[in-house]
Amino acid sequence: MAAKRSGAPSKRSLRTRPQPVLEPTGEPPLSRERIVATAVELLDAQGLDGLTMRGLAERLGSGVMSLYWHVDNKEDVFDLALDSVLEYRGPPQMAESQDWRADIVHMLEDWRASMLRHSWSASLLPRRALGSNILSRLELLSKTLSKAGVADTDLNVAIWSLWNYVMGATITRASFDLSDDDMAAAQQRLTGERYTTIERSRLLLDNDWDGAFRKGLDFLLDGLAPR
Amino acid sequence: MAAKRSGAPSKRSLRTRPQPVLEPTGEPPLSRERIVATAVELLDAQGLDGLTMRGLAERLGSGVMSLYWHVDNKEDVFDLALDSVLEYRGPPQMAESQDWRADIVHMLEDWRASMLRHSWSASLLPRRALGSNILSRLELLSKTLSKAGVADTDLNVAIWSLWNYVMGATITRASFDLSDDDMAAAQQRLTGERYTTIERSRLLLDNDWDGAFRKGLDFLLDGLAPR
DNA sequence: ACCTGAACACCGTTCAAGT
DNA sequence: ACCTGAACACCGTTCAAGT
Repeated sequence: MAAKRSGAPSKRSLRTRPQPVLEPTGEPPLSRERIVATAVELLDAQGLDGLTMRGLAERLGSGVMSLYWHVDNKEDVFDLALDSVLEYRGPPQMAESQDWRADIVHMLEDWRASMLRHSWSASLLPRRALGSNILSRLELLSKTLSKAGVADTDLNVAIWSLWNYVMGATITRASFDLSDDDMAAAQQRLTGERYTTIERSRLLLDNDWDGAFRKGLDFLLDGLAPR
Repeated sequence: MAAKRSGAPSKRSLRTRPQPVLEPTGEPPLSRERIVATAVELLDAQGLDGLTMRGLAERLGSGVMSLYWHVDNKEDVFDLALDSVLEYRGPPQMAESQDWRADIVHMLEDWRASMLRHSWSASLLPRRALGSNILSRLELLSKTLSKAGVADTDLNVAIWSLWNYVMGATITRASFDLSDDDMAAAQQRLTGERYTTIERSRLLLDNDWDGAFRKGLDFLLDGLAPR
Protein backbone atom coordinates (compact mmCIF):
# COMPACT_ATOMS: atom_id res chain seq x y z
CA MET A 1 0.00 0.00 0.00
CA ALA A 2 1.07 3.48 -0.69
CA ALA A 3 4.67 4.38 -1.33
CA LYS A 4 4.81 7.31 -3.66
CA ARG A 5 8.45 7.77 -2.79
CA SER A 6 10.89 5.49 -4.48
CA GLY A 7 13.88 4.20 -2.64
CA ALA A 8 16.15 6.25 -4.86
CA PRO A 9 19.05 7.82 -2.97
CA SER A 10 18.96 11.58 -2.58
CA LYS A 11 21.57 13.82 -4.06
CA ARG A 12 23.08 14.21 -0.62
CA SER A 13 25.89 11.88 0.21
CA LEU A 14 24.93 9.48 2.96
CA ARG A 15 28.34 9.44 4.55
CA THR A 16 29.14 11.94 7.25
CA ARG A 17 32.13 14.17 6.86
CA PRO A 18 34.31 16.34 9.08
CA GLN A 19 32.26 19.23 10.50
CA PRO A 20 33.19 22.65 9.21
CA VAL A 21 33.82 25.26 11.87
CA LEU A 22 30.57 26.52 13.42
CA GLU A 23 29.98 30.22 13.72
CA PRO A 24 28.70 30.48 17.28
CA THR A 25 26.79 33.70 16.63
CA GLY A 26 24.99 32.89 13.37
CA GLU A 27 22.41 30.27 12.49
CA PRO A 28 23.55 26.67 12.66
CA PRO A 29 24.18 25.19 9.21
CA LEU A 30 21.31 23.76 7.25
CA SER A 31 20.66 20.08 7.71
CA ARG A 32 17.94 17.63 6.96
CA GLU A 33 17.09 17.51 10.66
CA ARG A 34 16.80 21.28 11.04
CA ILE A 35 14.65 21.51 7.95
CA VAL A 36 12.29 18.80 9.17
CA ALA A 37 12.04 20.24 12.68
CA THR A 38 11.29 23.69 11.32
CA ALA A 39 8.76 22.30 8.86
CA VAL A 40 6.91 20.67 11.77
CA GLU A 41 6.88 23.99 13.64
CA LEU A 42 5.52 25.76 10.61
CA LEU A 43 2.90 23.08 9.97
CA ASP A 44 1.80 23.19 13.59
CA ALA A 45 1.42 26.94 13.42
CA GLN A 46 -0.03 27.40 9.94
CA GLY A 47 -1.49 24.09 8.83
CA LEU A 48 -0.94 22.14 5.64
CA ASP A 49 -1.47 25.09 3.31
CA GLY A 50 0.75 27.28 5.45
CA LEU A 51 3.93 25.41 4.64
CA THR A 52 5.77 26.94 1.70
CA MET A 53 9.32 26.37 0.66
CA ARG A 54 9.87 30.12 0.72
CA GLY A 55 8.46 30.47 4.22
CA LEU A 56 10.50 27.51 5.39
CA ALA A 57 13.71 28.98 4.00
CA GLU A 58 13.02 32.35 5.54
CA ARG A 59 12.49 30.77 8.94
CA LEU A 60 15.77 28.93 8.53
CA GLY A 61 17.62 32.04 7.46
CA SER A 62 18.65 30.57 4.15
CA GLY A 63 17.88 31.02 0.50
CA VAL A 64 14.96 29.00 -0.83
CA MET A 65 17.02 26.94 -3.18
CA SER A 66 19.43 25.89 -0.47
CA LEU A 67 16.74 23.60 0.84
CA TYR A 68 16.84 21.59 -2.35
CA TRP A 69 20.28 20.32 -1.65
CA HIS A 70 19.09 18.58 1.51
CA VAL A 71 15.65 17.59 0.32
CA ASP A 72 14.25 16.37 -2.98
CA ASN A 73 11.19 18.58 -3.13
CA LYS A 74 8.20 19.72 -1.10
CA GLU A 75 6.65 16.26 -1.04
CA ASP A 76 9.83 14.98 0.52
CA VAL A 77 9.48 17.57 3.28
CA PHE A 78 5.94 16.35 3.95
CA ASP A 79 7.08 12.72 4.13
CA LEU A 80 9.88 13.51 6.55
CA ALA A 81 7.78 15.79 8.75
CA LEU A 82 5.02 13.20 8.91
CA ASP A 83 7.25 10.32 9.88
CA SER A 84 9.05 12.41 12.49
CA VAL A 85 5.77 12.97 14.28
CA LEU A 86 4.73 9.33 14.44
CA GLU A 87 7.46 7.91 16.63
CA TYR A 88 6.31 5.46 19.27
CA ARG A 89 8.05 4.44 22.44
CA GLY A 90 5.72 1.61 23.31
CA PRO A 91 3.65 0.98 26.40
CA PRO A 92 5.37 1.01 29.81
CA GLN A 93 6.16 -2.67 30.24
CA MET A 94 4.91 -4.24 27.05
CA ALA A 95 6.91 -7.40 27.29
CA GLU A 96 5.31 -8.83 30.38
CA SER A 97 1.79 -7.52 29.88
CA GLN A 98 -1.10 -9.93 30.04
CA ASP A 99 -3.86 -7.46 29.27
CA TRP A 100 -3.68 -7.41 25.48
CA ARG A 101 -6.82 -5.42 25.11
CA ALA A 102 -5.52 -2.64 27.32
CA ASP A 103 -2.29 -2.64 25.34
CA ILE A 104 -4.17 -2.22 22.09
CA VAL A 105 -6.25 0.61 23.49
CA HIS A 106 -3.09 2.27 24.75
CA MET A 107 -1.38 1.98 21.40
CA LEU A 108 -4.31 3.39 19.47
CA GLU A 109 -4.93 6.23 21.89
CA ASP A 110 -1.27 7.15 21.75
CA TRP A 111 -1.35 7.04 17.97
CA ARG A 112 -4.40 9.30 17.90
CA ALA A 113 -2.89 11.67 20.46
CA SER A 114 0.34 11.95 18.47
CA MET A 115 -1.60 12.95 15.40
CA LEU A 116 -3.81 15.38 17.26
CA ARG A 117 -0.73 17.10 18.63
CA HIS A 118 0.02 17.95 14.99
CA SER A 119 -3.36 18.51 13.46
CA TRP A 120 -2.10 18.40 9.88
CA SER A 121 -0.61 14.93 10.25
CA ALA A 122 -3.74 12.78 10.21
CA SER A 123 -5.05 13.96 6.88
CA LEU A 124 -1.58 13.62 5.41
CA LEU A 125 -0.93 10.05 6.54
CA PRO A 126 -3.18 8.17 4.11
CA ARG A 127 -1.91 10.23 1.19
CA ARG A 128 1.78 9.52 1.65
CA ALA A 129 4.05 6.54 1.65
CA LEU A 130 4.07 4.61 4.91
CA GLY A 131 7.21 5.61 6.78
CA SER A 132 9.14 3.44 9.18
CA ASN A 133 7.52 4.78 12.33
CA ILE A 134 3.97 4.04 11.24
CA LEU A 135 5.05 0.63 9.97
CA SER A 136 6.51 -0.11 13.40
CA ARG A 137 3.22 0.81 14.99
CA LEU A 138 1.37 -1.51 12.64
CA GLU A 139 3.84 -4.30 13.31
CA LEU A 140 3.36 -3.98 17.06
CA LEU A 141 -0.40 -3.78 16.66
CA SER A 142 -0.35 -6.92 14.58
CA LYS A 143 1.73 -8.84 17.13
CA THR A 144 -0.59 -7.77 19.93
CA LEU A 145 -3.78 -8.67 18.08
CA SER A 146 -2.30 -12.06 17.42
CA LYS A 147 -1.62 -12.61 21.11
CA ALA A 148 -5.10 -11.34 21.91
CA GLY A 149 -6.47 -14.30 20.03
CA VAL A 150 -7.38 -12.85 16.64
CA ALA A 151 -7.10 -15.63 14.09
CA ASP A 152 -4.41 -15.34 11.42
CA THR A 153 -7.07 -15.26 8.73
CA ASP A 154 -8.75 -12.27 10.40
CA LEU A 155 -5.54 -10.41 11.17
CA ASN A 156 -5.36 -8.10 8.17
CA VAL A 157 -9.04 -7.29 8.39
CA ALA A 158 -8.62 -6.48 12.07
CA ILE A 159 -5.65 -4.22 11.46
CA TRP A 160 -7.30 -2.35 8.63
CA SER A 161 -10.53 -1.99 10.60
CA LEU A 162 -8.68 -0.40 13.47
CA TRP A 163 -6.69 1.73 11.04
CA ASN A 164 -9.91 2.91 9.42
CA TYR A 165 -11.50 3.73 12.72
CA VAL A 166 -8.51 5.59 14.13
CA MET A 167 -7.82 7.48 10.93
CA GLY A 168 -11.45 8.43 10.39
CA ALA A 169 -11.83 9.56 13.98
CA THR A 170 -8.62 11.55 14.01
CA ILE A 171 -8.99 13.20 10.63
CA THR A 172 -12.52 14.20 11.55
CA ARG A 173 -11.59 15.50 14.93
CA ALA A 174 -8.63 17.46 13.68
CA SER A 175 -10.67 18.99 10.86
CA PHE A 176 -13.86 19.81 12.71
CA ASP A 177 -12.00 21.08 15.70
CA LEU A 178 -11.20 24.29 13.91
CA SER A 179 -14.35 26.04 15.03
CA ASP A 180 -16.78 25.23 17.79
CA ASP A 181 -18.90 28.19 16.77
CA ASP A 182 -19.44 26.70 13.35
CA MET A 183 -20.54 23.45 14.90
CA ALA A 184 -23.19 25.29 16.84
CA ALA A 185 -24.22 27.11 13.66
CA ALA A 186 -24.47 23.82 11.79
CA GLN A 187 -26.59 22.28 14.52
CA GLN A 188 -28.79 25.36 14.34
CA ARG A 189 -29.44 24.76 10.67
CA LEU A 190 -30.80 21.30 11.44
CA THR A 191 -33.95 22.84 12.84
CA GLY A 192 -37.00 21.97 10.80
CA GLU A 193 -38.53 18.71 9.71
CA ARG A 194 -35.77 17.27 7.56
CA TYR A 195 -33.32 16.24 10.28
CA THR A 196 -35.50 15.51 13.29
CA THR A 197 -33.50 12.59 14.65
CA ILE A 198 -30.00 14.01 14.55
CA GLU A 199 -31.34 17.33 15.74
CA ARG A 200 -32.88 15.69 18.80
CA SER A 201 -29.74 13.71 19.60
CA ARG A 202 -27.69 16.89 19.22
CA LEU A 203 -25.27 15.00 17.00
CA LEU A 204 -23.27 18.06 16.02
CA LEU A 205 -22.98 19.41 19.53
CA ASP A 206 -21.69 16.24 21.10
CA ASN A 207 -18.12 17.32 21.73
CA ASP A 208 -16.82 14.64 24.07
CA TRP A 209 -14.47 13.52 21.35
CA ASP A 210 -12.16 11.54 23.61
CA GLY A 211 -14.99 9.66 25.23
CA ALA A 212 -16.70 8.92 21.93
CA PHE A 213 -13.42 7.65 20.48
CA ARG A 214 -12.94 5.30 23.40
CA LYS A 215 -16.51 4.00 23.41
CA GLY A 216 -16.59 3.36 19.68
CA LEU A 217 -13.22 1.63 19.91
CA ASP A 218 -14.59 -0.64 22.61
CA PHE A 219 -17.52 -1.55 20.39
CA LEU A 220 -15.18 -2.38 17.54
CA LEU A 221 -12.88 -4.44 19.75
CA ASP A 222 -15.92 -6.30 21.08
CA GLY A 223 -16.69 -7.28 17.52
CA LEU A 224 -13.10 -8.16 16.64
CA ALA A 225 -12.14 -10.13 19.72
CA PRO A 226 -15.12 -10.90 21.94
CA ARG A 227 -14.11 -11.18 25.57
CA MET B 1 -19.85 19.91 13.47
CA ALA B 2 -17.99 21.70 10.78
CA ALA B 3 -19.53 24.51 8.79
CA LYS B 4 -16.87 26.81 7.51
CA ARG B 5 -19.38 28.36 5.16
CA SER B 6 -21.71 30.91 6.68
CA GLY B 7 -25.30 31.10 5.55
CA ALA B 8 -24.62 34.46 3.93
CA PRO B 9 -26.42 34.90 0.62
CA SER B 10 -24.23 35.04 -2.48
CA LYS B 11 -24.02 38.04 -4.68
CA ARG B 12 -26.23 36.30 -7.17
CA SER B 13 -29.93 37.08 -6.95
CA LEU B 14 -31.89 34.03 -5.84
CA ARG B 15 -34.86 34.80 -8.05
CA THR B 16 -35.00 33.45 -11.57
CA ARG B 17 -35.46 35.84 -14.42
CA PRO B 18 -36.59 35.58 -18.05
CA GLN B 19 -34.06 33.58 -20.06
CA PRO B 20 -32.03 35.57 -22.56
CA VAL B 21 -32.02 34.16 -26.09
CA LEU B 22 -29.70 31.15 -26.34
CA GLU B 23 -27.19 30.97 -29.10
CA PRO B 24 -27.67 27.43 -30.36
CA THR B 25 -24.14 27.18 -31.71
CA GLY B 26 -22.11 28.63 -28.84
CA GLU B 27 -21.64 27.48 -25.25
CA PRO B 28 -24.66 27.63 -23.00
CA PRO B 29 -24.51 30.56 -20.57
CA LEU B 30 -22.61 30.19 -17.33
CA SER B 31 -24.60 28.99 -14.35
CA ARG B 32 -23.91 27.63 -10.95
CA GLU B 33 -25.01 24.20 -12.15
CA ARG B 34 -22.68 24.17 -15.16
CA ILE B 35 -19.79 25.34 -13.04
CA VAL B 36 -20.34 22.62 -10.46
CA ALA B 37 -20.81 19.88 -13.05
CA THR B 38 -17.64 20.90 -14.84
CA ALA B 39 -15.73 21.14 -11.58
CA VAL B 40 -16.70 17.54 -10.81
CA GLU B 41 -15.48 16.45 -14.25
CA LEU B 42 -12.20 18.22 -13.69
CA LEU B 43 -11.78 16.82 -10.19
CA ASP B 44 -12.51 13.31 -11.42
CA ALA B 45 -9.93 13.67 -14.15
CA GLN B 46 -7.19 15.58 -12.34
CA GLY B 47 -7.72 15.17 -8.61
CA LEU B 48 -7.91 17.80 -5.90
CA ASP B 49 -4.78 19.65 -6.97
CA GLY B 50 -5.86 19.58 -10.59
CA LEU B 51 -8.79 21.92 -10.09
CA THR B 52 -7.85 25.52 -10.77
CA MET B 53 -10.13 28.44 -11.37
CA ARG B 54 -8.27 29.14 -14.58
CA GLY B 55 -8.61 25.60 -15.83
CA LEU B 56 -12.27 25.54 -14.87
CA ALA B 57 -12.95 28.76 -16.76
CA GLU B 58 -11.13 27.53 -19.82
CA ARG B 59 -13.16 24.35 -19.89
CA LEU B 60 -16.31 26.43 -19.63
CA GLY B 61 -15.24 28.76 -22.40
CA SER B 62 -15.39 31.83 -20.18
CA GLY B 63 -13.02 34.29 -18.59
CA VAL B 64 -11.72 33.32 -15.18
CA MET B 65 -13.35 36.17 -13.38
CA SER B 66 -16.76 35.38 -14.79
CA LEU B 67 -16.90 32.45 -12.40
CA TYR B 68 -16.81 34.77 -9.45
CA TRP B 69 -20.21 36.17 -10.21
CA HIS B 70 -21.79 32.75 -9.74
CA VAL B 71 -19.57 31.49 -6.99
CA ASP B 72 -17.95 33.07 -3.95
CA ASN B 73 -14.49 31.60 -4.34
CA LYS B 74 -12.66 28.33 -4.86
CA GLU B 75 -13.74 26.94 -1.51
CA ASP B 76 -17.32 27.48 -2.55
CA VAL B 77 -16.69 25.40 -5.67
CA PHE B 78 -15.35 22.59 -3.50
CA ASP B 79 -18.38 22.70 -1.21
CA LEU B 80 -20.82 22.59 -4.11
CA ALA B 81 -18.95 19.86 -5.99
CA LEU B 82 -18.74 17.75 -2.84
CA ASP B 83 -22.39 17.99 -1.96
CA SER B 84 -23.43 17.27 -5.54
CA VAL B 85 -21.65 13.96 -5.37
CA LEU B 86 -23.22 12.76 -2.14
CA GLU B 87 -26.85 12.52 -3.16
CA TYR B 88 -28.69 9.44 -1.92
CA ARG B 89 -31.79 7.86 -3.31
CA GLY B 90 -32.32 5.45 -0.47
CA PRO B 91 -32.61 1.69 -0.46
CA PRO B 92 -35.17 0.03 -2.74
CA GLN B 93 -38.13 -0.26 -0.40
CA MET B 94 -36.92 1.27 2.81
CA ALA B 95 -40.29 1.92 4.33
CA GLU B 96 -41.38 -1.69 4.76
CA SER B 97 -37.98 -3.23 5.45
CA GLN B 98 -37.57 -5.39 8.51
CA ASP B 99 -33.90 -6.13 8.10
CA TRP B 100 -32.38 -3.03 9.69
CA ARG B 101 -28.90 -4.38 9.61
CA ALA B 102 -29.03 -5.01 5.89
CA ASP B 103 -30.37 -1.50 5.41
CA ILE B 104 -27.46 -0.03 7.31
CA VAL B 105 -24.94 -2.05 5.34
CA HIS B 106 -26.61 -0.95 2.13
CA MET B 107 -26.52 2.71 3.14
CA LEU B 108 -22.89 2.63 4.13
CA GLU B 109 -21.76 0.68 1.08
CA ASP B 110 -23.62 3.13 -1.14
CA TRP B 111 -22.01 6.03 0.68
CA ARG B 112 -18.58 4.53 0.21
CA ALA B 113 -19.26 3.70 -3.44
CA SER B 114 -20.39 7.26 -4.13
CA MET B 115 -17.18 8.62 -2.72
CA LEU B 116 -15.01 6.10 -4.54
CA ARG B 117 -16.63 7.10 -7.82
CA HIS B 118 -15.07 10.52 -7.16
CA SER B 119 -11.81 9.74 -5.50
CA TRP B 120 -11.20 13.33 -4.35
CA SER B 121 -14.45 13.51 -2.40
CA ALA B 122 -13.64 11.38 0.63
CA SER B 123 -10.63 13.35 1.76
CA LEU B 124 -12.55 16.57 1.19
CA LEU B 125 -15.61 15.66 3.23
CA PRO B 126 -14.20 15.98 6.77
CA ARG B 127 -12.56 19.28 5.87
CA ARG B 128 -15.67 21.06 4.66
CA ALA B 129 -19.01 22.10 6.05
CA LEU B 130 -21.57 19.31 6.11
CA GLY B 131 -23.89 19.84 3.14
CA SER B 132 -27.54 18.86 2.97
CA ASN B 133 -26.96 15.56 1.20
CA ILE B 134 -24.56 14.19 3.77
CA LEU B 135 -26.81 15.42 6.57
CA SER B 136 -29.71 13.52 5.00
CA ARG B 137 -27.60 10.40 4.96
CA LEU B 138 -26.75 10.84 8.64
CA GLU B 139 -30.40 11.45 9.48
CA LEU B 140 -31.47 8.25 7.75
CA LEU B 141 -28.65 6.32 9.37
CA SER B 142 -29.70 7.62 12.75
CA LYS B 143 -33.34 6.62 12.24
CA THR B 144 -32.32 3.15 11.13
CA LEU B 145 -29.93 2.56 14.02
CA SER B 146 -32.70 3.57 16.36
CA LYS B 147 -35.05 1.01 14.85
CA ALA B 148 -32.28 -1.59 14.97
CA GLY B 149 -32.34 -1.28 18.72
CA VAL B 150 -29.43 1.01 19.48
CA ALA B 151 -30.22 2.86 22.69
CA ASP B 152 -30.73 6.61 22.50
CA THR B 153 -27.74 7.15 24.77
CA ASP B 154 -25.52 5.18 22.39
CA LEU B 155 -26.88 6.75 19.22
CA ASN B 156 -24.32 9.49 18.69
CA VAL B 157 -21.43 7.20 19.50
CA ALA B 158 -22.79 4.64 17.05
CA ILE B 159 -23.18 7.21 14.28
CA TRP B 160 -19.72 8.65 14.77
CA SER B 161 -18.16 5.19 14.99
CA LEU B 162 -19.67 4.25 11.65
CA TRP B 163 -18.70 7.63 10.22
CA ASN B 164 -15.14 7.10 11.39
CA TYR B 165 -14.97 3.64 9.94
CA VAL B 166 -16.46 4.57 6.57
CA MET B 167 -14.42 7.73 6.23
CA GLY B 168 -11.17 6.07 7.26
CA ALA B 169 -11.73 3.15 4.93
CA THR B 170 -12.71 5.31 1.98
CA ILE B 171 -10.03 7.93 2.33
CA THR B 172 -7.44 5.20 2.65
CA ARG B 173 -8.72 3.24 -0.29
CA ALA B 174 -9.00 6.27 -2.53
CA SER B 175 -5.50 7.43 -1.61
CA PHE B 176 -3.63 4.14 -1.71
CA ASP B 177 -5.38 3.05 -4.85
CA LEU B 178 -3.24 5.35 -6.92
CA SER B 179 -0.51 2.79 -7.47
CA ASP B 180 -0.53 -0.94 -7.07
CA ASP B 181 3.12 -1.09 -8.05
CA ASP B 182 4.06 1.10 -5.13
CA MET B 183 2.18 -1.17 -2.78
CA ALA B 184 4.24 -4.08 -3.98
CA ALA B 185 7.38 -2.00 -3.54
CA ALA B 186 6.34 -1.07 -0.01
CA GLN B 187 5.67 -4.68 0.89
CA GLN B 188 9.08 -5.51 -0.52
CA ARG B 189 10.73 -3.09 1.84
CA LEU B 190 9.25 -4.92 4.82
CA THR B 191 11.68 -7.74 4.31
CA GLY B 192 14.10 -8.07 7.20
CA GLU B 193 13.61 -8.52 10.89
CA ARG B 194 11.80 -5.36 11.85
CA TYR B 195 8.37 -6.13 10.41
CA THR B 196 8.10 -9.90 10.56
CA THR B 197 4.42 -10.13 11.41
CA ILE B 198 2.96 -7.75 8.86
CA GLU B 199 5.35 -9.08 6.28
CA ARG B 200 4.09 -12.61 6.85
CA SER B 201 0.44 -11.60 6.73
CA ARG B 202 1.13 -9.68 3.51
CA LEU B 203 -0.68 -6.68 4.98
CA LEU B 204 0.23 -4.34 2.16
CA LEU B 205 -0.63 -6.77 -0.59
CA ASP B 206 -4.08 -7.63 0.65
CA ASN B 207 -6.12 -5.85 -2.00
CA ASP B 208 -9.59 -7.21 -1.50
CA TRP B 209 -10.70 -3.78 -0.37
CA ASP B 210 -14.41 -4.38 -0.80
CA GLY B 211 -14.32 -7.62 1.15
CA ALA B 212 -12.23 -6.14 3.93
CA PHE B 213 -14.57 -3.16 4.20
CA ARG B 214 -17.57 -5.44 4.53
CA LYS B 215 -15.96 -7.78 7.05
CA GLY B 216 -14.72 -4.97 9.28
CA LEU B 217 -18.12 -3.31 9.10
CA ASP B 218 -19.71 -6.54 10.25
CA PHE B 219 -17.36 -6.67 13.23
CA LEU B 220 -18.21 -3.11 14.15
CA LEU B 221 -21.95 -3.71 13.82
CA ASP B 222 -21.59 -6.83 15.97
CA GLY B 223 -20.16 -4.62 18.68
CA LEU B 224 -22.71 -1.85 18.23
CA ALA B 225 -25.88 -3.93 18.00
CA PRO B 226 -25.29 -7.55 18.87
CA ARG B 227 -27.67 -9.85 17.01
C1' DA C 1 30.20 19.89 -0.78
C1' DC C 2 27.15 23.34 -0.12
C1' DC C 3 24.56 27.60 -1.22
C1' DT C 4 22.54 31.32 -4.26
C1' DG C 5 19.50 34.68 -7.36
C1' DA C 6 17.22 35.14 -11.53
C1' DA C 7 13.82 33.35 -14.24
C1' DC C 8 9.81 30.39 -15.68
C1' DA C 9 5.37 28.90 -15.54
C1' DC C 10 2.08 28.84 -12.77
C1' DC C 11 -1.69 30.16 -8.75
C1' DG C 12 -6.43 32.85 -6.45
C1' DT C 13 -8.41 37.06 -6.14
C1' DT C 14 -9.17 42.52 -6.19
C1' DC C 15 -10.42 46.13 -8.86
C1' DA C 16 -12.20 49.09 -12.11
C1' DA C 17 -14.47 48.71 -16.21
C1' DG C 18 -17.31 47.12 -19.97
C1' DT C 19 -22.21 45.57 -21.99
C1' DA D 1 -27.50 41.39 -14.52
C1' DC D 2 -23.63 39.42 -16.21
C1' DC D 3 -18.88 39.26 -17.99
C1' DT D 4 -13.96 40.87 -18.72
C1' DG D 5 -8.55 41.88 -18.70
C1' DA D 6 -4.97 43.80 -16.23
C1' DA D 7 -2.61 43.67 -12.18
C1' DC D 8 -1.07 42.02 -7.49
C1' DA D 9 0.94 39.06 -4.48
C1' DC D 10 1.94 34.89 -4.27
C1' DC D 11 3.59 29.63 -5.52
C1' DG D 12 7.41 25.27 -6.62
C1' DT D 13 11.17 24.29 -9.23
C1' DT D 14 15.01 24.52 -13.17
C1' DC D 15 19.18 26.30 -14.28
C1' DA D 16 23.54 28.16 -14.43
C1' DA D 17 26.56 29.96 -11.31
C1' DG D 18 29.10 31.03 -7.20
C1' DT D 19 32.34 29.48 -2.98
